[in-house]
Amino acid sequence: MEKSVICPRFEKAISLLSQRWTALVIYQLLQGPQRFSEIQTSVGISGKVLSDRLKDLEQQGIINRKVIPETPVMIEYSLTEKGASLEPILREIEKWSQCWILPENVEN
Amino acid sequence: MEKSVICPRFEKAISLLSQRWTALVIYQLLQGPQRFSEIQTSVGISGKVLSDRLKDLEQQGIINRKVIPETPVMIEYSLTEKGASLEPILREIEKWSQCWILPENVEN
DNA sequence: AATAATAGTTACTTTATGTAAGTAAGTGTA
DNA sequence: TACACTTACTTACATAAAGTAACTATTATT
Repeated sequence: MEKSVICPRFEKAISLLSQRWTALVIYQLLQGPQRFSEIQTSVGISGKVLSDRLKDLEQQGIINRKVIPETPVMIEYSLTEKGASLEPILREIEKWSQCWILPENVEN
Repeated sequence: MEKSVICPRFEKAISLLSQRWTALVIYQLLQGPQRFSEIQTSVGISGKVLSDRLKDLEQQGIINRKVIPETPVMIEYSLTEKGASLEPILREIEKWSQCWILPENVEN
């Protein structure tokens, strides 16, 4: 299986957003710049995978990585313009989830 | 890593949409009811994974499965109301991809 | 020197996905 | 009757991605 008929730009966007954790990380950063450990605990992701995702997202121009040379060193991640432009998508997902996901169907 | 602080309904919606292939399958069905093999070739997904996804989506009330007892038997998949209500999300992704994904960055 | 804190990385296990071949049911063909 | 054909899957096996827990580097404090 390989060649699809769907627009490759759309497919690219989908493959970005359907990487596990990616949308949640971006959603979290919509609240403002955050450090590694903050994202990790608020999203509930392992350090290893978060590290991978942040590298990917930085490389794709969706987030910025800023080193704050205090002690201990802190790294602040924030959305770029491209990253912030994903907000409408995430808001639509938020809206949809409020309408269509019943609380009793949410597994914990 | 486990407990996140993000709304569980939103998380559920994200976990649905970030299953690999799921969004593309739904996007494809926005064009109207389609058979297994049509989805398979238009999305470019293996039969095995498509089969898994369709079962999941049916169970979550997002698609309908209709057996057409011709010969050979055909199965028609279509979106339910819940499934169709995902359209605004996919249209936002489509819009975003047109603005922010450069054609030269689309790998083939 | 030992301890602490942040942001990772590494080694290893488990889960998800890909690939290719195989199955079931119904029809048509030799 | 036997065999091939079509659709919609399933199965067995291989590879890739994610989870877990322990470990590292850096700088500072006790």
